[in-house]
Amino acid sequence: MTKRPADSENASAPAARQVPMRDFSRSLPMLLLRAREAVMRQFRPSLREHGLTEQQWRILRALASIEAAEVTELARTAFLLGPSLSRILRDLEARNLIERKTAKADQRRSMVSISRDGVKLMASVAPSSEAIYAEITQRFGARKLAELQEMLGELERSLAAPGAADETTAEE
Amino acid sequence: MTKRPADSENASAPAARQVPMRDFSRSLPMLLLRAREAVMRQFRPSLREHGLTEQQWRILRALASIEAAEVTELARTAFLLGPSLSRILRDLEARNLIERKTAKADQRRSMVSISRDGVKLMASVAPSSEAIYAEITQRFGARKLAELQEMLGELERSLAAPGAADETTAEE
DNA sequence: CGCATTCACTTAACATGTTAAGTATCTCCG
DNA sequence: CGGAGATACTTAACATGTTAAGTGAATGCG
Repeated sequence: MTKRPADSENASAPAARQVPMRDFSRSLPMLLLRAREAVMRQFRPSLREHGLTEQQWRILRALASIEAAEVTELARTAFLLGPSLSRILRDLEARNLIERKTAKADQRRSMVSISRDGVKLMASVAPSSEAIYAEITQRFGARKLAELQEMLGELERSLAAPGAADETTAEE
Repeated sequence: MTKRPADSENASAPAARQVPMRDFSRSLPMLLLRAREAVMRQFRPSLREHGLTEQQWRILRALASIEAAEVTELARTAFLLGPSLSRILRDLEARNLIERKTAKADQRRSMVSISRDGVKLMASVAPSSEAIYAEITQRFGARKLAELQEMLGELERSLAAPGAADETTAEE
């Protein structure tokens, strides 16, 4: 699994490369990507059994926690772009997992809510989902996990909006 | 930016929901996603100016650090799936940023390497890229960044392969 | 040797990410 | 009130993510 054949060829590779650029596999974006993938890899099989993708699950979870929402608000909550959300909502509606109705006061807005079927589906996924989360917590350590979550939040906040300085000393 | 109109409608929403599921926006996958997006948002404009996507940049960086590589090895290094890599390599080759040649010893394998043009392009992007990284380091704090990187690596390792226990105390 | 299996990719097909353009509705100001 | 501009989506178009299937080249074993 770790060894590859044809390694005899490598003996003839040029030497070169003094500065390996500090191993780009340790760069922050790569570490975040890999960490997230490692986490999601735990969840995907269970979601898949229930016919849900990661994004669909995010939407249902978001809806379950906020009752009804406008599409724009839902996009913000589930961290999806409008076009992605638009497509996924179309599919979820066709599967009767959500419901939409145009807002009375503003014909442009549509209110989205989870349907009875959607609630049932969530109920059937939640147990295994929570078990997996618990397993992750146990493997990595609850204390460390909390720390990590805190740092991730801080990182996001420290990189938000302002173009230059940090927000605690923002002059606005 | 924070207030929404039409809130008067919400008064008629059913009460319900005792357990808000601990705000799913604070779940680990979501935090990782948001953090990564916050980071990449810093880099994308610069990459875009040079006509590169995030993935293309990953591939060039990977190639720059390992001279030549088989496609499979490159996929592992740049953390891309085979099909994505296949397509992107096709495009990068058409733009003369990389070169490929079939391995002498094994006709199935193809060796990919960065071209002279590719090296030049990297050289033109690297400065602003490093400046952005430095800016991030400064905003978040070098110390905290190092800690975060360490934790992300640990998280990934702790979730690797084994189906149940953690590897330090694994009973195999 | 011969042929089933494995291997290293590539293609295909479909979902999502991402930017730009389109559509209907609403707001506001003259 | 009426039309310019802003809003809330939706569509379109293209790149990537993701799984499955296809293709051609090595391997292994009888």
